This record gives sequence, structure tokens and C-alpha cells, in this order.
Amino acid sequence: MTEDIRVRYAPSPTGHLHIGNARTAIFNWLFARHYNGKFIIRIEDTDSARNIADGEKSQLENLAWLGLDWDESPEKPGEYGPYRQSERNEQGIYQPFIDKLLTEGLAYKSYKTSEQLASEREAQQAAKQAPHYVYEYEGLTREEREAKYAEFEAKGLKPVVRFRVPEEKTYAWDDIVKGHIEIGAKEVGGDWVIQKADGMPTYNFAVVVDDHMMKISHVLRGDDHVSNTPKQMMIFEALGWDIPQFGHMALIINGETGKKLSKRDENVLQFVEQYKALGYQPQAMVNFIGLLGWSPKGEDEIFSLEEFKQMFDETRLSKANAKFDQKKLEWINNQWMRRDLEEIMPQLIQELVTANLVSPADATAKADWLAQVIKVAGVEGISYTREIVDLVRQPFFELGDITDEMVAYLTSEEGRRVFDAWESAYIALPDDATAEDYLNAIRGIQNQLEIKGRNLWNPIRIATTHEVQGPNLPEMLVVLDKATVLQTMADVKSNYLN
RNA sequence: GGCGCUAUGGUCAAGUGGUUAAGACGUCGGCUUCUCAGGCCGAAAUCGAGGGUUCGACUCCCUCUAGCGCUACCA
Repeated sequence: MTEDIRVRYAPSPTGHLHIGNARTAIFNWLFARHYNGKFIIRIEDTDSARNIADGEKSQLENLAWLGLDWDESPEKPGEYGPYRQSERNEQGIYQPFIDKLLTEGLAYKSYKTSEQLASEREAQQAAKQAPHYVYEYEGLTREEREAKYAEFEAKGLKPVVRFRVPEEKTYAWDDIVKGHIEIGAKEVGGDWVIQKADGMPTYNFAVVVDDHMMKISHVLRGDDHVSNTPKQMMIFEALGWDIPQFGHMALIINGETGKKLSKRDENVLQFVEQYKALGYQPQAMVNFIGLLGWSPKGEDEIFSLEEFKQMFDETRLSKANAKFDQKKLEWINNQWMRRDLEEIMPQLIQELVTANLVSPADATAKADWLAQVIKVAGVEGISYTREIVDLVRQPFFELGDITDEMVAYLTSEEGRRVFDAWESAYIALPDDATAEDYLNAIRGIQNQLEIKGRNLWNPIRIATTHEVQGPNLPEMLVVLDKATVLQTMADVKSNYLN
């Protein structure tokens, strides 16, 4: 690719960063960066009713969290600003093009009310016709049409501007991911609105003006935009502009319903913020998303953004929709947590603070000890940092109840012998005994008493931790405070063994 | 309904006329002789269906079926 590559991610600030949008952003970024192009962020806020106060800020923050950067955006204007469509409209950027189409007769003003439109559509449905807009000035001269305008204006009606669709044409393009696509102009449903009654351009119109003015060379977006493409091509054509390359990526779909991930699905976490809150790593999110609908050449599965950038190849984009597989995401996150354990340790400790297991002061003062506890508890078994809390809670911060089953282990004839032997062995061991020392002590008891397996280990586990399962006992003993363990053992003894 | 797109195991997928049809997640089984986690080993697909083309089709063609997407003064 020799031309200047400029791609954009153009979200509308109607909510937080959705997984599907994040994927669009990531692939656009990858495309731009792989080919040494520019990555631009433009805010498509032409629907003021749906804009959400912090939508834009939140989306950009999450994009940055994922590790993306961009060359131009609302807060980082380049030479093609502004980068918010609402501001572009205020500056009158769209109006001249609308006027041009109007004067050239390629567009016209329409005064039909939404009620009229609805009833037209209903009638068409009833007649088993595809819904389509019916041109109301058929056969009229320009003067007659303008006279109608005046008539409607006098009634106080506000017009929309509609583009006169050249219905005989067929629009075709070679899609970067799907290959050759052709759609007849008559399939777009008739003359469509390019400017709303409130003066705002519609999405399909503003996109064209902006993509042209911002010199966007490639448009990589979701499959759901395929049918918008002919509409946009008509405008490019009517305005005499070059058409960018389009690529429509398959959608991410809900595993249960098989439908496009919708913000209304509540059975799937689908905002990157939610994953962030649970303690998913940004590298893992990127890794997972990068593998949804795209596959690398080899057999590896764990990749950083940088590696994806190096490997990126738009011909390996999948044409088929992909289901969102939470389990795989969990596995990938687990891989990243293990890989970056030292880096995420502060985050793991913070989870303990959040769960009120540790005070903020202790989180700092006892950081080394907490790190040991966390390592002993085992990050290998968790999917995201939040899960460390349940692994660590008992016996490191609280002791559980002793169940009847545990009492049985403790009070059996063998259990009592093990307890006594362990008690004296433990007391005899130095405060800085290693895991190996503890293991040797237990092995010693095994040989001396000729008791092994659960009958050996469980009484000791119960006496020291009130648990019958958990991480390796010798390792836990290293981390556990000796005075506390001694107290626990004394309590167990007086409650169950006397 | 119309138009468009898609179709390899539960999931993500490699594969571009001749392969034992990769790999990963998940699942199941075994081992790792205290448990959990982890690790290691192993198991599971008549490539949506039916027709062609071909010596030979997952791979090429046709038909069908299914799924998804769009069908707004939303983006």
C-alpha cells in the first residue's frame, strides 16, 4: 500500500466502550499501525438525544487502557478538525454540501410528518411490499416543487433533506474482508434523509463528508454497516469524491442467543469497564479480542498488542461471525496474570483492601508478606484478580468452622497421635523454618507413627488452618504467623481433644 | 417479505484438489500417591444437506437449508 493510510474509529458517545466497538477500534489501530498509517478518533454525536454525558470520555479512557493511542482526536486536534460531528455541524461544515446537492437537484426538501411516513410504511407492509420512501414531487417542475416548499413552510412545517436515489444504479465494491459485493440502489429503501429537521446531518451523510475531509483511506467497520455502504457511495459519487476502501468485519455474537451482541443483553458482560473492574488485564482483553474473527499463522495464542501489530494481515480476517467465549477470555487472562505476576501484584493486594481483608495502611506496610500469601494461595487457579479474595480469605485472614468430618479426623485414635506429634514438632521448629523443614517434620511423623495420607495430613491441616484442603500445607505454614498458628492449635486442642 | 453476508467438533479456528482434517478454550478420563489449584498424558469431527465436475473433494460449480445483518429524521 503506497498511499497514505488514514483510518478512523468513530464511536457515538451513547455509552461506555462496548466489546464490539473495542474490537473495531483495535483492528483499525492494528491496520493503521501495521502499515505506518494514522489512526484517528472522531466522535459521531449527531443524535443529541442519545448522547450520554461521560460517554466520550469513558470510551477514550478505556481505549487508552487497552493500550491504543491515536494521532488525531477531539482533544488532540490534527489539521482536519474539529473531531466532533456536533461541532463540525455548528461550524457549518456540512451545510454547503447539502446546499450543493439541493441546488443541483440531487436532493430535495421533504415535509412529510412522521405520522405520514408511518402510515405509508404500514400500507406497504400490508401490501407485502418492501418499505420504501415514496417521492412526493413526481412529475413536478422545479418551480412547482419550490412552491410546495413555500406552502409547507407557511404551515410551519420543518423539512428534512432527502437524497434523490438513482435507483437504476448498482453499487459495487471489493470489500477488504468479504470480497466483491454488489447492491442495487433500489435496495436502500428509497430517498433517504441526509439532514434531519433539527439541522443535523444524518450519520450516513456526515460520515461521507468527514471521511472525505479527513482523508480517510480505509474504512474498517462491522458487518452491520454493509447495507449503509451503497448509501454512502452515492454521496461520495454525487459530491465527486474518491471512495475509500471498505472492509466489513464479521460481528461478535452472543453465545446464548446467537445474535449480535446487544447492549441490552444482560447475561454477558460486554463493556470493557466491567472486565477492568473485575481485574482483567488490558493485554488479555486485547489478546482475546484480537483472536475473535482473526487468526495468526502459527499455533500460538498469547500475543501482545505489539505482536499483533507486527503480524497483522487483513486477509486473515474471518468472514463468519464469532461467538463471545467467556471461558477462553478467562484462560487468556489467567495466562497474562501468571506471566506478569510481579507487575499485577499491587492490583492483587488492592483486591484484598477492597474486600476489607486488609487496611490500606497494611497493604503498604505488609506488601511483601501479602505478596507471599497471594503466591502461596496460587494465582494459577484464578481467572481475574478479584477472585484472589476467596482463595486467600481462609485461612490467612479468617478461620472457617470445623465440621463434623474434621472433628472425626481430629478425634480418631490416629488423629490424636498425629496432633500430639505435630504439636511438639511444630513448637520445636524455628520461626524461620522453610517449607522443606515443615515437610520433613511431617514426613518424620509419618515414619515415626506409620500413618500416612489423609489420616496424617488432615489432622495437621485442621489443627493449623481449620481446613481440609487448600494450597500446599508446608508453604502455607511458612507464611502463617507462628504465634497465631500456635493459638489456633491450642484452641483446637481444648475444644476437641480434651 | 426484500436485499446482503456466512456455514470445519460445544466454542475460537488452521486448511485454498490428494493431510492420520493443525492448534487453543471447554468437556471427559488417567497420572502427579494429603486435598484444592497447577502441570503432564490421553479421548472425542462421517468438514450444514443434496446434487454435480474430477482418477480424487472440506477445498471448484449448482440447488436447498439454516443462521446472522440491514431494511429510522439511530449510529
